[in-house]
Amino acid sequence: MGKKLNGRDLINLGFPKNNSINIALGQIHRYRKKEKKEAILAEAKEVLLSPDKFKSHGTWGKLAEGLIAPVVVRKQELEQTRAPFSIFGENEIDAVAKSQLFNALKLPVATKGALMPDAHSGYGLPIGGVLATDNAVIPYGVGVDIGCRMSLSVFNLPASYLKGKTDFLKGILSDHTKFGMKEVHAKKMDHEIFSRVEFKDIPLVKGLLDKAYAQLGTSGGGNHFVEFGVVDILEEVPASKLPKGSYLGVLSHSGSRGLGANIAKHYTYLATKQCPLPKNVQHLAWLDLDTHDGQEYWMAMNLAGDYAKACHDNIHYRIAKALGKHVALTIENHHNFAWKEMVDGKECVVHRKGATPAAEGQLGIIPGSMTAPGYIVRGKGNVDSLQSASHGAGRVFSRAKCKSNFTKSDMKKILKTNDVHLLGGGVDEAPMAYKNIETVMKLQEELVDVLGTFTPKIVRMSK
DNA sequence: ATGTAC
Repeated sequence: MGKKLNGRDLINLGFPKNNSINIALGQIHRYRKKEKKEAILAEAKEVLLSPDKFKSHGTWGKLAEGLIAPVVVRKQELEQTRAPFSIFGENEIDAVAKSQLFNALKLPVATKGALMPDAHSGYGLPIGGVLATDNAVIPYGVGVDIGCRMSLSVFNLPASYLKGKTDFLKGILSDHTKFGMKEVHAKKMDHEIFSRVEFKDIPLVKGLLDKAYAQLGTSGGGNHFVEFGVVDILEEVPASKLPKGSYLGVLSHSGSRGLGANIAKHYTYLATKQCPLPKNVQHLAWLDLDTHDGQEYWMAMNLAGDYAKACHDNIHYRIAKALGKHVALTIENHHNFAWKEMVDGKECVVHRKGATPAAEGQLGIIPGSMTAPGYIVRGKGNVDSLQSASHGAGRVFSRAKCKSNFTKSDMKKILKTNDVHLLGGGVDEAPMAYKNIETVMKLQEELVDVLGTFTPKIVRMSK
């Protein structure tokens, strides 16, 4: 219960006075609250003696780096000119989303950018925005829900199965999917991801292990869903044995839950501390990939992405088991993530915040809405879009506007017209909230080929 | 998006 550790304590030990001390204190007070001050100070002494050993340490990494070589925090200014960019479906995109991209293109680390036809304004980088940077990663360029993704399982069962077994399938969704802030599976399942070294090596991530374990195979809230529907395979899908035709499928949309949200929050905090930017672009603060924090974010982000996949795999495993069928074909992709990719002959960090990777031949799934089909797509590797496509139809009405514009009975009516059963869900996710997906697909014909569609029939969302 | 706002 001693006095709270402060900067003076660290300076007295012999640490140089600079911003690294504040960053270390931030880490200690956030994530190591329960530990004794004496124990932390003892560890701090070891850092002073052998900083090399702590170079990639969650609490001390930044201070250790400062001891080995001075770390300079400098105020970053925007460039006068923009990095090159392309906008797909310009007439469908609001002015705010465009100006957000334009600001991002003026970052000194920006090399190239693009807007997808479903783009709309976001926090930092717009949703539907793609940004390439030089050796820097922008936590808000990935977004809060790291590894938010789609996963489609196709079963070798005729689409007519949906009509005959509606109640059975509704029951499967009720029993085997978990939504909202509180629901978790009663029967926990282990997964190899929980033995990943990131859970040992990164203090923040270590503290999130229990939550991640509890939330495996859950979907969360907002626009996340799990739905049964009709898969129409229109063109031969590479590496698939399923002939063209109509099948039963399950499509899921969700991300990395509390694990990713906390990782995003933490590294955004570090980025804004170390990379002060003009106020209007504060959220675009980046981490240099050569620094301790940059490398650590990269590892944590990849873990969150793999965890998001593990959650989808778990959801589909549970559903397939309840259905008593093997999955015949899987199509999946992240749409909130960053990758190291070649851009115009140079390796860059490509951030896709609400954008589907669409390298040549790459398969992906772009959802429509509850009452409009999603599309199974194959990327064309268009370099102007940074090999990307939209991640959906894109919103036209905000959640708040939906609540004032639409009623429950509006929603019931449109669901009934389209023969869609909805479990949970609210007017803020009404089909009318979204752009016409067919228009959006037309605007990205240069980006992807369509191999098939997925039409939702039984949808479950958070209440 | 997230046990919803350092």
